[in-house]
This record gives sequence, structure tokens and C-alpha cells, in this order.
Amino acid sequence: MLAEELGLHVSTVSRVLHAKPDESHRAASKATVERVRRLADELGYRPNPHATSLRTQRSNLVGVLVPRLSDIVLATIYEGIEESAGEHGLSTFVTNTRDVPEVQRARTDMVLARRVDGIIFGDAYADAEFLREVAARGVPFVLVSRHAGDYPSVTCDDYLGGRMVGEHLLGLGHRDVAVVAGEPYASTGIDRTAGFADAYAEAGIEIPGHRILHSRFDARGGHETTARILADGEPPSAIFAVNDFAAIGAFGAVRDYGLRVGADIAVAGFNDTPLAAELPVPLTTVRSPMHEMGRRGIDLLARLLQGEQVRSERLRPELVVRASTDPRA
Amino acid sequence: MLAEELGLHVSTVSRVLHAKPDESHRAASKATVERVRRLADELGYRPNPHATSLRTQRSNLVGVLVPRLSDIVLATIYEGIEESAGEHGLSTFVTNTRDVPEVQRARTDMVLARRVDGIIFGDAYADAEFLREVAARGVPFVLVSRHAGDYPSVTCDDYLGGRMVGEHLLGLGHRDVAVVAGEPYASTGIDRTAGFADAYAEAGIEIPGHRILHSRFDARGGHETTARILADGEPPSAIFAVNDFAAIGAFGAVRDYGLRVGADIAVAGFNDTPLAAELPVPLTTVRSPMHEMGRRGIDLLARLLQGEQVRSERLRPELVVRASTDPRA
DNA sequence: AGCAACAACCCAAACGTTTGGGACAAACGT
DNA sequence: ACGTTTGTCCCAAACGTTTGGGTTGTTGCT
Repeated sequence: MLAEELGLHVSTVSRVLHAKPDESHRAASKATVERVRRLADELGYRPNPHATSLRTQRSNLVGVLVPRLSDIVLATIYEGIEESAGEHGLSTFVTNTRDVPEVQRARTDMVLARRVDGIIFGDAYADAEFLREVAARGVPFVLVSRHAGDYPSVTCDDYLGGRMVGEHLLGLGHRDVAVVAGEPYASTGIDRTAGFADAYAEAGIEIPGHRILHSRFDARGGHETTARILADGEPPSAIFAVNDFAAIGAFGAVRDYGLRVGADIAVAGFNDTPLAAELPVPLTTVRSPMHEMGRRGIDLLARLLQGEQVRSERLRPELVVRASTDPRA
Repeated sequence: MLAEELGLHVSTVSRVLHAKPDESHRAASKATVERVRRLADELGYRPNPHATSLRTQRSNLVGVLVPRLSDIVLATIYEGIEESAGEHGLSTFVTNTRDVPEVQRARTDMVLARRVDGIIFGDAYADAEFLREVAARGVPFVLVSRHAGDYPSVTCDDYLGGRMVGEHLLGLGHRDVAVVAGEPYASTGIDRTAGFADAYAEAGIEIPGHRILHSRFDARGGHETTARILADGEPPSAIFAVNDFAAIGAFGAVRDYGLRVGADIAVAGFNDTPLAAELPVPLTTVRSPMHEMGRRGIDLLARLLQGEQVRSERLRPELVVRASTDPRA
């Protein structure tokens, strides 16, 4: 600590710098406080966080694990996390796990080795197996985007979102529909699919198993899976892809099959990413509060780190109808 | 260091754990080395990085500043960075600056306060003003994606890429063209535009000023700017948007204007993001090695941190022709 | 036998904080 | 006049490493 160029003891300076404005007088005389403060920001003094962490056993660091940042959904969630983290005095550490269990493990070990105070998982597997291990190690964590077990999480109400899409398509008269369902281990895809299927079931229509196919979450995955659907007998009249990127991939497959999105076959997505509205055929989708999920996720973790008891949050989605399901829109 | 449950002095253990395999015998006896190693990974021992950093004055941390991670281009570059950082024993710290100078400053201070060893800027302003300040403070840094001044950088050869698009459109007979040029402070947009314009100039065609408009880099920005172009008299026969997202926005604007991309008006983008190929009208674009840029960026920084002299790198782009400029493709 | 060389360790300082506990003087109460 | 309080500050330990420099005891050489 260079700030004892003023002939003061480090401890005094430390106290001055840490005192809340209303109790600074307890640390030192008014004059001294002033002197310290002035010099501190004259020199642009910043306490060495390594020293602080070492002493306090708290790093104010949180690790954030996501499948991939190049997925705009997770990237946006992370923006929310980062934004709000600052307000809590926390810094974040993101890392990509590609949804690969070994990588998740390795990255978790990595952030733990960096002595983070807690972790935000954006890549939870629905079986929660790995999370149980983490919990057993006593590491505080929260989930965002996906939920698992009953670990604290902030998610979109995906079931409701799926249901909205189902009701929308039902209302348009679509009876033969297919689902590009995403990865089987992600609660997002699972719930969206379930909500969608339940809406149909309640209308007396069971969606047959061969109409519900798992897929990767990216455009390529959506393309391949949709191609398989289209290759399988009579094409459905509508396709629900559980996220926008998969839906865009579906666009590609539909196009390759010689059909027109909107006119010949309805396609709906999920998330309302900024692209959805710009596509040549604008995409019907469900707006999920991605940014907000991130913010609330870190808020939740912050409270957890304070020792508070926390409850999961489920945010409300909103259906956005565009021309990909309704050419008149 | 808990590892002296074996009755050894910490320093001995430290030496054992740091010795390269071929010189471990200099640290302790074979038996001791073995004992230490075994206990260490039995306990899952990881040195406390804060203590290490404090002692060595090196954090093995690098700060990464990007405009926004929700831009898939930067997110992909960051994936490359993270991937390669691990191989250098470095950890990274990303943060969004939204291309706002005050935020860039604040985030730079933030990462510096965290005692990073160096910085990677993905958000350099072409005027390099801020970078000069950073350099003056003696902070090692490299640039990725954009270049500025002659600070070490890893970029795509954007000028060449722009030129490729220009020659391509010229070859198709387009003489009245417009450019959605991106932000005026980003070398990417500047160079791509310059390359494009030069290609036309060499063919004896000066692109008039009102045909080159700055824009934000996202879909919305591309949409707005394209709409202004279309509203301004006779529409051009082709539009070059300096990145894919802006191009997708251009798609939206063209659609709203009642024209068809590919058939009525050609549109080209830049970056070849995974979406480009999936669009209902597949997008002609220039493939830029985003992942590779990230990898090389951190490699460059790593070498800089070793004290080596480094040279900027300029990676080769590749034109990918699709139906948005050539319906026969 | 005497001395150097080496193997196998240990010592202690230092990195920059935070924090419980003083120390010292001035002001106060009676 | 003397104990007590209060205001202002200092002391020192501790956090977990790394690293230059010991200290032993054994082996090798002559």
C-alpha cells in the first residue's frame, strides 16, 4: 500500500478507505480522512484484490459457465449478469463448456481453483447429477436459463411459452405439427416441448413420437433435424423449433425442400432474438427476458452469498406473432 | 498450503510442485517427490492463485474488452481466445464496452484494478487515442478484430475482403451500388468499405457519397440504414453491408420496401456467420477467420508478455457466393 | 583424516491487505 | 487530582505462496 507516503500506518489508511461515509470519523480524524482520501484518488489507488482476497478469504469473483457464448441467448444473459454483477461489487469469469460434461467438470474445477465465491451455471443438465456433486462440495451456485433438481434457478417459464405457441398454431388450424425439440438434457427444450404438446393434447391431438425430434440448438442443427422431418412422409403444416436459431435452420431446410415459410408451412421459434424480426419472412417466436434472467441470476447468487435463503424465479414469456406462421401478420 | 501434513516445509513442497519433470530431483529426494505428488492430487490441491499473484506480481490474467458479446462475431473471437488462453496458462476476463468510450475507460480501469497482466481490445477506435493512453501507462496489450495506430493486432484483411465483394458485384454487372458501412470508428467497416470502393474506382466507377452510409453493426442498424438508402431516389441494384447482421437487417428493409433479395436487389454481407447459409435467401458474404483471430490474438499477447517483439497479423478472408447476389448460385 | 561436494531439506522475508487489540494523549467527570 | 472515557492512531498477526540463502549429514577424493 503506497498510501503511507503520508506517514500513516497502513491499518489506519485501510480503515479510512473502508469506512462507510457516515462512520468515517471512527477511523481517524476528519483531517486525516480527508488527506487519505485525497491522496488515494490522486494516485488512483486501487487495493490489490489478490491481497484482499488472500486476507479475507473472499474473492468477490463468480464463475459463469455457459454452453457457448456464440449463442446469442447465452451471450445476452451474460450481458445481464455482468451488468448487475458490477452493482454487487462482483466480477465475473465466463467460460464455454459446449455442453460437454467433461468440460463442465474441468471448467468448474478451473473456476474453483481461481477461488470464486460462487458459480452461475447456464449449462445445467436436467438430470442434475453433476450439480449434486458441486452442491456436495459446498459451493454456492445458481442456475440460469435452465433449471434442474430444485437448485435455485432463474428461468423463463418455458412450459408456458411452449403452450402459447401450441395454442397459437391450433388457433390457425394446424393439426399436423412437428417439433424441433433441442437437446434432450436441456430443461428449456424439454419444457417448451411439453407445453406445446400439452396444448395439443388438451385439444384432443396427440403429437406422434416421430414428429418430435431432438436437435442441436444452432442453425445447422435446426436445419438437419427439419430436413429429417420433411423427408419423413407428408410434411407437417407447421413446425415449432424450440429456439430461434434452430428455427432459422428450419427456414433453410424448408427452402431447400422447395417450400415457402409462412405460405406453405408455418414455422415458430423461441427467444425473439434481434434477428427474428428482420428475416425475409419475419419469425413468429416467444420473447423470453434474457437480459433480465442474467440480472436476476446474479442477484440471486449475491443473496445466496449473503447467506440468505433464496427461491427460484420463473419469468413470464410473451408470444410475438409474425409472418412465419401467419402471412397476414 | 495444507500439504505439509507430511511434515515437510512449505518451501520444499512448493519446489517439488513447480519442478519440471526432468529436474524434480533437484528439489527433493525421489521418495519425497513421490509422496508430495501423491498427496497433492489426492487432496486435489490447487495453489491459491491470489497468494501466488501476490508473491510473484503476475496474475496470469488477461482482460478482454469487446463491444458486445451478443455480437456473434466477437463471441466467436472470444471463444478462440479462451481456448488458446488455457494452453498458455492464462485466464481471461471478458467485459462488454458497447463501444462507448467512457465504458471502455471504466472497464479498462476495472481490469487493471484486477491486476491483469495484459489486455486484448476487441473494441479499438481507429483514432487510437485511448490506446495511446493505455500504452503510456505501460500496459501490454494487443488488438483483435480491429486495428488502430500500429499497435500489435490480429485482424482479417478487411480491405481485401471488401475488394473481393466489389469485384464480385462488378462481375455481375452491378454499377449502381450502396454500402452500409458500419460505425465510422471501426477499422473493420472502414477497410471493407475502402476495399470495395477501390475495386469500383479501378473499374472507373466512383461510388457517390450518398451511397455510403454509416450504420450500427447490428440487424436493426442495417435495417434503418438500408431503409434510408432505399428511400433516397432510385434504389441501387446491389447493397454491400459490412457485416452479416447488418446484411440481415438489410434483408428486412428490402422486404419492407417490397423488393426481393437476390431477384430484385443483390445483398452481400461480411463474416459468414453460421446464419448466413440458412437464410431463406442464402447470403453472399466473406468468410473471416474469427476463431483463429482469437487464438492468434492471445498467442500474440502471450509472446508480448514474455518480452518478445511481436508483429501484427492479417488473416486472409474468402468470398462465399450465395443466392443473395446470384440467384443461380 | 581432512576437506570438498553434494543431496535433502529448512528458514525467513516478502507480496498487500484486514482486523483484533493495544498505546498514548487530551478531555471529562467528580 | 485522579480515574475514566474518548479520539486518534499504531502494532502485529495472518492469509498462502515463492525464492535466495542457509544448515545439516553423507559420500567421494586424496
